Amino acid sequence: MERTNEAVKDLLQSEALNREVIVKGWVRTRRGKKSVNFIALNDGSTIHNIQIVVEVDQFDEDLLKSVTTGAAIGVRGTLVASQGKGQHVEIQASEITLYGEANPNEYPLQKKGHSLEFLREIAHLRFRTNTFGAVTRLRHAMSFAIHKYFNDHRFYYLHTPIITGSDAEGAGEMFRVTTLNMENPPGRQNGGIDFSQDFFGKETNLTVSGQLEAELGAMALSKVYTFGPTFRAENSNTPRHLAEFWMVEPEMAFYDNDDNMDLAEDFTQYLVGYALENCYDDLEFLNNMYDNQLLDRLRFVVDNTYERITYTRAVEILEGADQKWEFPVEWGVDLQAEHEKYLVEQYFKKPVIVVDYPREIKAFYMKQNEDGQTVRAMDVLFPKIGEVIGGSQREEVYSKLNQRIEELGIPKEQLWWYLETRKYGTAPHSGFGLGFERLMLFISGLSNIRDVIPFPRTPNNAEF
RNA sequence: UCCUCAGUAGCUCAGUUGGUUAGAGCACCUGACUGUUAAUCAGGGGGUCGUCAGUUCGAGUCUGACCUGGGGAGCCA
Repeated sequence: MERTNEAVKDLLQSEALNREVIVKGWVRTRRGKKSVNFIALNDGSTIHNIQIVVEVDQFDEDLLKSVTTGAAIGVRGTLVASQGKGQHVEIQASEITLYGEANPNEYPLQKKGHSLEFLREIAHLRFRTNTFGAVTRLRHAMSFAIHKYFNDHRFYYLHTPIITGSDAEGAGEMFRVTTLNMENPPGRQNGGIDFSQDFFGKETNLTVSGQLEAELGAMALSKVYTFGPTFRAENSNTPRHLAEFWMVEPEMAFYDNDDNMDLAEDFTQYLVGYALENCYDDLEFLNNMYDNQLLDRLRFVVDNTYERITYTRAVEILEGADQKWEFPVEWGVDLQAEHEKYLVEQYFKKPVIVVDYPREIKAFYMKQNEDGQTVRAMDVLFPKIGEVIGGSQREEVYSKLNQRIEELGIPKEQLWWYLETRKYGTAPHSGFGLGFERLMLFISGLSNIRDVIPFPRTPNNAEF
């Protein structure tokens, strides 16, 4: 069969009827009657299937027997207005090509629903489900929208390294990158491993953040962003953590933390709005199947401004709350999941941005406030998923940054290049990191991060 | 890593106080039906009850360890 097939999505919207078409895809169901069969065919272009009508006596019996759930077929036929209810158009088949059968005694997917846990075990096939098709299309749309937003706002996409020689950010345990023989690595005289003999002549790891490098780009191109894989070797077993995830990190020269928050709010509202405008069918499916508040929640985020409060005010609210905390609240401690949930879901009932955290619980590079106690950090907290963005204004004054590095005992020799940006043409600047899969959790309404990335990498799991 | 819950047919699940041959729906096979919508109806095949050890006359059921998965927590995005 020639390669002139049309996408199911286009065929379903087509107004040119009574013409010959070719469609190719995977069978979802075949319903039988003695004289006529109905095949629901899906090619991934939309969550909807197209119905193929088959007059049984015009086709080989063995061929139709092989058209089972999961089989790949091509169909030539006439696109017509449907005689039945439930769809506008359908295809009267004149020719069916079987590309690949799917033995129904072995094929694990059925037309009935499967649990998300089971689908994780067959991640190589779960793309063929409605849920994962919807998530995959949404993930694509969000990736595209991220690039579009930044491009439209004169940001430049900066490719920061995957392999890094510095462990400076302290954002978590890192994965070692090495070509040394692990069974017999070269030793140093005073013990330990001699990494000078390793591929890069030094210890290297997978990146935990592209921020430090992004700052270098921002100090010339004004506005840049990264969007790439990020790795954390933490032994985190939760529905919100991955060992390999994708992070978006914009970095803007001449932005203070208020500008930073404005951007974070506008950016996330744009993404949610983009999903509502361009992926409504998929969102509607997820809303109906998994989370009937999803569409309302997405619309609410687009239509309402985020609440902005200081850390100090947040602590006051939590201390005054008529609620028992597992982790007691006092000024100076980091906010726990239960505290963030309370602020977002019960107190304000909308996304919340918390700013000006105590310096002791935040990273070394954050801009120090005049009070000597807080830094210009900002975390964006979303309902259901908690922290979706963490960011800050950066310390651009060399002496203050240098002092903070020394106070914390961070190996300065690894950061000489970062410090030089504060020596030559330093400028106020800000940025943030958005966990892409956390955003996907919010957009999709799903609750486990392993269901919004095609091939999740978690402790003890690198299958597929 | 800690706490907690679970693991029974290919999938989703039921299984009483420990007691004869472990059940249902879907899927699969056979048949019925002139357009179905997760089609329907009738019949049929399908099980090492997560693994190992223990208690008992007797274990899917009770105990322990381990494995796997879910939820919560920590770390964080």
